[in-house]
Amino acid sequence: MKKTTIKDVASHAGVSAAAVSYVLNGKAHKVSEDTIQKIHDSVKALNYIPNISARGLAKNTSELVSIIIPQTESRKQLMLENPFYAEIISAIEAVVRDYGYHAILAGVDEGVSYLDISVSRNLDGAIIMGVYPERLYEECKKVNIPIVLIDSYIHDETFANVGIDDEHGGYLATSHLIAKGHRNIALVTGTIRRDGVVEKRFLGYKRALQENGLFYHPDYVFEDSVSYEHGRVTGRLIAERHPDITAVFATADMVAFGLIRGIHEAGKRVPDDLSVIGFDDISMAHMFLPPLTTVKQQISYKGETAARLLMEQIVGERPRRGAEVPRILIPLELVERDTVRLLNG
Amino acid sequence: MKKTTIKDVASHAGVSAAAVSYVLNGKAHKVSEDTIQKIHDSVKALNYIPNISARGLAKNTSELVSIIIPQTESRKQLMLENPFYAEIISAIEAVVRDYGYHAILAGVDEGVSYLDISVSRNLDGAIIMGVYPERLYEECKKVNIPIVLIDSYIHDETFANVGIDDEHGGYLATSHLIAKGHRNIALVTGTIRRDGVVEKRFLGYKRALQENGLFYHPDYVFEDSVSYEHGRVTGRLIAERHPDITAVFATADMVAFGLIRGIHEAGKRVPDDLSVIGFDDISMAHMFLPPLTTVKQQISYKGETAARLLMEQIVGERPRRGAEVPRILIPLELVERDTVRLLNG
DNA sequence: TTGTAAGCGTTATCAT
DNA sequence: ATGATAACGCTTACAA
Repeated sequence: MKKTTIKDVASHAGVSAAAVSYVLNGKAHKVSEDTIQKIHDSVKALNYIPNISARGLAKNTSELVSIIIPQTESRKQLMLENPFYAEIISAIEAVVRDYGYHAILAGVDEGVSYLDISVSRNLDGAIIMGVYPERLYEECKKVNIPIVLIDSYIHDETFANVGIDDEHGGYLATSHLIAKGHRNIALVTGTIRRDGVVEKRFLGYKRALQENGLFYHPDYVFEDSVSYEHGRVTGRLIAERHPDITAVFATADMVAFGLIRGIHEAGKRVPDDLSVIGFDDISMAHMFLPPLTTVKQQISYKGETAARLLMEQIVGERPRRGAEVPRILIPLELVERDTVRLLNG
Repeated sequence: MKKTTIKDVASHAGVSAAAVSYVLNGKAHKVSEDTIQKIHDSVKALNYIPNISARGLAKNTSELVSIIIPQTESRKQLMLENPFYAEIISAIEAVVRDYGYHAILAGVDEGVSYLDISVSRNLDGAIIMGVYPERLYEECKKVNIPIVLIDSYIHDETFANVGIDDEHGGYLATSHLIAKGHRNIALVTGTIRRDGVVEKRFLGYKRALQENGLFYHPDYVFEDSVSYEHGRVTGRLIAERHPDITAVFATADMVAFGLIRGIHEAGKRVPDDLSVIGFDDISMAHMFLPPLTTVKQQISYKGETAARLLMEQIVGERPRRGAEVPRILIPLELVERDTVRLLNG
């Protein structure tokens, strides 16, 4: 079936295409009540649906935003298996849809420039999670569309940013352990890269130690990938070879799950023999057994906030010239569950 | 900066826009080697990136496919928190990207017709997961684009379909329990709707019972939502009030996690007091404690298969007229872990 | 208040 | 082999 176009509507209503366009775009101030009515009737009658490509061509828009998330290294898949990203994406998609826009999922392949997809698709905005080679950000500046970064410590006034106070989070977790009487506290984490979120958490860990008069012990930090497997191996290791350690702070819940598993495999128990605290509070954290004590970041809210920020820039009247490039911090909260015990001693 | 268009390239290369278009679309059979070279040079030099909207307008395509997944009822978010969907989407996105297309995430809101977004965006195809009101499928038939359904038992030759043999899966799980010596086996599940996947699993459950000379016991089926909470409540219930039941088959891993939690809360242990088997083998299943015995479906492979099927229909030469509408079944496999015990006696 | 017409960037038809 | 040129469906000056 041939699709109905704006012209069909126009002739059906006995007006010009321009009139139809005006009405449909709220620029009806120049159209009489009468024709407005006729047009609406015709739209209904013909079941007219505007063609976004055509509109985009004329207006240089797409009503599309892209969500960029990291890919797994091995297979080239999106890291949606990490529940953290999945949660945040649902939140983003929901608000984007609310605005009548759509979100495209975009893995950034090694070779191809993000710029390409952005200009070829005429994207109206983008949300970027994770950290990427400098190149990407440079490209982003070139395409002049609103962009909001999630969890980035990039020092750049160009991009809006929503994140959490990771240093504070690390501090919170470690302080909690200390308050429970622990003094030999390990840190299990993904790669600590300069200006990355885990570096900040690491810094918070050290500050908590220091403020409580505890020594920072470099061999208490086990740095590798942020993965279940790393946690598992390290859990076994700690349980078997580090009898002095009584608690461990994992910089991600997934790692904490692995830790607990590894500790069990070594024949010890959580929290009886070893306490574990996580970070993120992904929804699995409260389902896990034992339920995980962790630093809760409001993942959905974070995604929602980022998306709103983006959409406001896109549809907003405000010229967004230089002005305020917001950097929003979502509050953190420690949630106590069953993986940390009180050390009496 | 003004974007470079095909005309810019054309004049830079000293040829017509048509020639450029030919070359860029592989229809170069009518162009001399010489100009081909010149055009490629100009493309490089000017950093030309085609405008997909314009192409779409001319060719009536979009190089876009939509992934439709169910939404949570409460908040109107995508069910990405269900790791099952997250996994499958990563897989789909990867192959779609491989084809140079993009995937848009689409929640289907109550009010709005899916048709709208499909025609307004000129979608080239769609993958639909979950089951929807009949209306949606009718709409899909109207827009004449390739569509592949995942896990649907819709009786309709119009749509390609990839799924699993759910009946067999239910049979597999239940048989395993029986083989381990269990005779009073509960079923904990989401709503059993006609022609839904859980109905099939339920049927498999009954067949296994029957083939082994066991009675089907209606009050052993606990039907509600497919959620952790339902599992948890039911776990408590079974542990406290049904001493006769020794094993339970959960039709989704998430439910199984809840069950195990509930059982623990009732002061019993898995698998010592009660055995639990799940379904899906989401990646969390092997991370859980205790690691979950479950029926594994190859989630990624399923998504990949669906996506390939779709993309082949889209880019394929074959007229896809009536012909073969494939219904692909991904093999199932039981994976034994630690939540089912051998019942001696 | 309404209509005309010129783009927007491609593709495709048809001459040349 | 190559180039005009007319679509494609919509928006938006500009006229009327």
